[in-house]
Amino acid sequence: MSALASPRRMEILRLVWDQELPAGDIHRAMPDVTFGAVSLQLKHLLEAGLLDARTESRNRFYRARKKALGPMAKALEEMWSDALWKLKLAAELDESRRGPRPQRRKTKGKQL
Amino acid sequence: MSALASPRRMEILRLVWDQELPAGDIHRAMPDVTFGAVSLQLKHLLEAGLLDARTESRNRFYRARKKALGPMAKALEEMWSDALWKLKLAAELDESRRGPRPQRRKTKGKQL
DNA sequence: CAGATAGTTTAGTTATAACTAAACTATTAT
DNA sequence: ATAATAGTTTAGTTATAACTAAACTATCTG
Repeated sequence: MSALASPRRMEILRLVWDQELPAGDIHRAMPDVTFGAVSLQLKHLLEAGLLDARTESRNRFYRARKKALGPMAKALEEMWSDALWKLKLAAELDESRRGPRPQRRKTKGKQL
Repeated sequence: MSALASPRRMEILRLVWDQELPAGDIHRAMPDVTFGAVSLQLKHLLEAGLLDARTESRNRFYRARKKALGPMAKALEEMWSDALWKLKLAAELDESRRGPRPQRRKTKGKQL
């Protein structure tokens, strides 16, 4: 339950609800945080058993484990398809998004 | 949604799910925190629209507003009646309960 | 009225969650 | 082998949520 606590993790869960996505795509969908931050949240969800992960070459694909959510799965789907809830969630996300917009670091092999 | 985030608030919500209870009874059910802490959480839930409150003489009665939870209401009920989920929630609550056990201050009108 | 009971509120503390920056591993391409 | 891409991890910071102690309001009781 408490893995569903943060709007950020809900956003992720929703992205991979009915499609598998690589971590990079998930990050691209939330450019207000660093890649590292997203990776940590993915780990959190994974450890809570709410995601499945699969590695393919350089990519790591994530997908929601709806079964693990039990009765919550249906509730979430209904909420997401409900206009009123859409507004509520949008507001919550918006609240969690204040401050400057960081970019992905230009990782170089050996840089000071 | 985010008002459901903490196991503490879930515990409260569950207590007043199908019965109205005065703040004092709710506090008595969670003696590991002060009365003030409970009052603040009640306020939180109230402001999120998840509780109804009614004052009668010295008591303030609280009750869950199931309608406000939409599809979540059913999901919560199902979870609570499910043995597996019971264990999960118990574990979460237990985790949030470490440290010393404070008591309600012996409030005296004018004490130093 | 004084004192007890029921609850809220404020101000300050503490615990925890979320995040950043940078180092790191692994894979692929040149 | 070098460099780029994809992702993770660590260590430290910052923001936020939860809590405590005490002051406070209000109602009831003698």
